[in-house]
Amino acid sequence: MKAFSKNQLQRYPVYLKFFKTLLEEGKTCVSSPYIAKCLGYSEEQIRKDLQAVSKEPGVPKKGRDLERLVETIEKFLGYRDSTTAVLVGAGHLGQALLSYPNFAEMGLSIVAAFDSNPALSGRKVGDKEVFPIEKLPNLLPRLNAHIAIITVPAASAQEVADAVISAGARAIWNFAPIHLIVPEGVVVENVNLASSLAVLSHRLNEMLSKE
Amino acid sequence: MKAFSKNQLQRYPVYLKFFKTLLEEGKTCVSSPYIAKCLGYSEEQIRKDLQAVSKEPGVPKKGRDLERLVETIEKFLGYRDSTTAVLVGAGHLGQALLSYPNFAEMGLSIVAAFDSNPALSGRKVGDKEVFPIEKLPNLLPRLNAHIAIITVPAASAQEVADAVISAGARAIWNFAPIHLIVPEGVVVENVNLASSLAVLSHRLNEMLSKE
DNA sequence: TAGATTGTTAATCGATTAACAATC
DNA sequence: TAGATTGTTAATCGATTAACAATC
Repeated sequence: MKAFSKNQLQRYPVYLKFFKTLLEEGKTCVSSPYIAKCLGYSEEQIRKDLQAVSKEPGVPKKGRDLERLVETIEKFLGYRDSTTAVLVGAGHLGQALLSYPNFAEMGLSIVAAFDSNPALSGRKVGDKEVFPIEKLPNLLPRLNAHIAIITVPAASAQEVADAVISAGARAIWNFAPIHLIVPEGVVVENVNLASSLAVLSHRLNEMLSKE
Repeated sequence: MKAFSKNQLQRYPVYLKFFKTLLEEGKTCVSSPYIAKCLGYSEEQIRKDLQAVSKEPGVPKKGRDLERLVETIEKFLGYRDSTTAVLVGAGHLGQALLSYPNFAEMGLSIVAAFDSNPALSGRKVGDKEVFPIEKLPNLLPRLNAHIAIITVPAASAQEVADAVISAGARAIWNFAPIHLIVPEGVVVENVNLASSLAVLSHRLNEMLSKE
């Protein structure tokens, strides 16, 4: 199987959500021109994306079976086996993620949170207990969590990354706005609101200046 | 000025944060090989990125002046003039964004929130008042907000988008996991956690399967 | 059959990388 | 001067788009 580019991987959850909505509306099949119209991607790209994950060919004049597509993409994305994660930094954003109901259906199960603020220790957020950060080295391996979600301020993010890695984490979902340095064998995915906002406001200014 | 690609735009806030940290450490200059080592980008790319926003050339053997770089990038990103935004959907994520202290230094000022849940109306979150959604058509134009931040569930996101657009919003920062259909003259930037997680878990599985 | 949609193969496009001369 | 770093120009790479024959 060839490698999937980042952009391509990011499209699959969008497809999945869309297909589920169509299923709820009672549809059974979907064609790439229709998907293209609704999602703003090109037909050809959609065909390539779906071909890359599905063995069965589509049917000319009809398209593809929605139920099978949903199943295929969910399997591909790993939604059908649960992965365990811990979260470090139970501030506003951390608490929001702890309370986010949709992770479960994505196969992501956050089992514990850690924070350096003693006032938070012992509290429960979204059903998950918040532990003092000191317990991380001991607890993380026992929870068998491969993924660490980092929602601490930028200044302490690298330190937290080092800690979770030496405790055994293999993947970091980093919400702090800095570049983390990690050894080989650890993957990092950044969610950087400042970057996202930069794109939005540049596009907005571009547009407004053209008027 | 040539167009900036999305990837390129996303790098500037990363540079900026990094340069500010260096300034705090007392450094005055920075070279592209050093940036490359710390941020994981290539030297050539960094030079191109910095050249694209800065008129002054770098100095061989030294690099570029940090203070000037910070000023240049902040101006380029619009951090030095404030833009007004409203937020729709004051759930967990919405409240986290309302309480996020860093938007101010990015020139983004969220002036009001809206929610359909009457229990939230009148409450203040992060100093911002939450209004009933019905007041949006009336209030949004008076606040002169160009940007709408959408943090409602997927099922109502399109409806909210239509509402903010007809009330005058020109840019949507969309945190709902669906593709919004908008007329020309409106820009949308999506923050899709499911997409980000898809990249992370695919890379993780790839790595684990190679061991 | 005709027409819509499929999958494949080739062309285009744009971003990143490499090579190298210029300069403090 | 020597060496590090710069900016520019050309080469590479990969993703997206276009073209088109195959098929239900």
